[in-house]
Amino acid sequence: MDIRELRYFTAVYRERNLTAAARTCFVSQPSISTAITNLEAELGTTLFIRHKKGVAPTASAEQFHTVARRIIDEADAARKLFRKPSARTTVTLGLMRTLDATRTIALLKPLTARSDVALRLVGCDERTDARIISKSMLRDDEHFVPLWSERYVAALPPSHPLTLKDKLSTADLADVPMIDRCHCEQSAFFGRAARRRQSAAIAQSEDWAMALVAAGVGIAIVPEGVAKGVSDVAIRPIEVKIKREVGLAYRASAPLADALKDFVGKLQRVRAKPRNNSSRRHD
Amino acid sequence: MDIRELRYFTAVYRERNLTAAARTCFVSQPSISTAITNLEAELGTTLFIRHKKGVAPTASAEQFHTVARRIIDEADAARKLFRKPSARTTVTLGLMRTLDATRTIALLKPLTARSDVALRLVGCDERTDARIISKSMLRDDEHFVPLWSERYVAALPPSHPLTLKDKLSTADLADVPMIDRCHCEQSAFFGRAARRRQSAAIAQSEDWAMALVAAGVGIAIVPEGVAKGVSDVAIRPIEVKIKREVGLAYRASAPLADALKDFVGKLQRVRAKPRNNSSRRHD
DNA sequence: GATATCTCTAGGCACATCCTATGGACATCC
DNA sequence: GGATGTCCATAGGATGTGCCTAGAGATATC
Repeated sequence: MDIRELRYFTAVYRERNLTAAARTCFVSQPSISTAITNLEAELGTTLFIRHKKGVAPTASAEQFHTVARRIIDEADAARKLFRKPSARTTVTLGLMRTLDATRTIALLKPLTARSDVALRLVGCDERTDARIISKSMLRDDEHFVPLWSERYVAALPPSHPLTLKDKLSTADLADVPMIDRCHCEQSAFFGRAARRRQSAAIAQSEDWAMALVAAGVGIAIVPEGVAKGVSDVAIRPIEVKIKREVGLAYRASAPLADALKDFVGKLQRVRAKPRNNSSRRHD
Repeated sequence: MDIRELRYFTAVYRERNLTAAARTCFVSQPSISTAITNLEAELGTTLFIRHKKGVAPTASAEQFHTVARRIIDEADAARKLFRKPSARTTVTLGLMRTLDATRTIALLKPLTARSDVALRLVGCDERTDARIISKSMLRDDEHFVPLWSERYVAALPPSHPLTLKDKLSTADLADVPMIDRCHCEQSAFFGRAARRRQSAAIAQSEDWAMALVAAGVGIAIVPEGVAKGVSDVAIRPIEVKIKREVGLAYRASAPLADALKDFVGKLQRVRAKPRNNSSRRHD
């Protein structure tokens, strides 16, 4: 057991998916696979149930996660013990409001770990060095590095009658109180349907929307990553396939800070699946 | 930075000596050397001042040690999280009373780490599977695996006039109140000289002896390892070179428990310096 | 002057890690 | 129903890192 394996473990725990975890760790999927296998052998317990659509943490994994998390944090802190906060470049990153906090913070690790960078996180409409946004929000002069894509799902109160259905159609949602998310980047899309009726509430943030759902006020259509970690909320797929592609956007014209350039390079190397011409390391 | 490097670091910190640390980690000295160098480069600070007779921890090392220690402990705890205490063999180890606790406990790590072993530590006169003793205490039917050898030194109150001397002769100690350690394995030796005069105190344990020294009651002659960690006690070499060889002793006749056999094997592989015929791994 | 101790460097070997490629098992889509 | 996409596991090959031996250099000790 070493810290590297613990990092891989927490990534898998967070993503519930070996392939996705591999991407956030900037390694290939088999590396994650063998690391988890080794860890399970060493601990003498099963950490994840593999099923066809990702993996599910066992009770052991839950238990192990808290201690793994602590060890990693302490190791990171130890590494920074003697680093002076000298000569830091400020990197301003715009985050769209509907991002999954845990996943995003994990993604930004390579930046926060650098002692020469002071990271500033702001809204995505402000003046930024780069933005993490949905592809639909991309401006003309921006490059886009895809990070992940995620579907929209319906979040409903666990006791709601519609939880009995495996999948929700637009017809199902016709006469049901809905919770609007005023900040949603897809609001133009949802707007059409929503305009036909009164919305039950207009949420100012994702947290707020989820709380309203949990309280039984209504149903919300939210990105999968947002609903995933929330308790007291049932999740059902919706029939209309709406997806968003989340990625890093940066202005093509302006020069990129060194730290950000490294970061983008890292992202591109791993995320861009080489289809015909492989762009590997050392290029 | 990985846990392995942290282990090496704590070993060096404890032993104040790369070579000795290498032995307690069961690796060669260059491995330790490069690990420390790497760690220093990564942290951006000097951890040890190298001088010709070992190394001295810097203030950074003091600081880093507490956090390194915690990370290692947590990692060890994590490893044992899911191990049941099932089917443990009890290994009874006799420790002579004058052992340096920190060093000895570190030495026994390979045994305490095993989930199939319950370690019992007792006095070295009781019925044991093996004993950690001075070579002078070896019985006829016992094998001896040397661990380290250490000199006896004089421990004196910091304000004592004799602290002005770099080295103490027997003459210096002739008319000085001495503290006897009744349990000392060398008592036969010291006895001769001590018998000529009244001793200022007879200490029941090393801790007690050191406390008496610190209190200014008198001077004690103790193994180097005992005096090293104690504050308020000055240490001076003595002119007569008395050494003790500490090692693991086990009865040649009785069969050895598996865990103990592994342990002895490990010790022998590393401690026994190959002089002409090297007995390396995989043998 | 011989010996012992302690650290560092050099060169070589072996294992660990990582990669790509591929296969099997399901879902999903047209 | 076949094509496609997703996801995990395995195999085989490249690479890198850790570890070892050997020996040099420096300094105490006998």
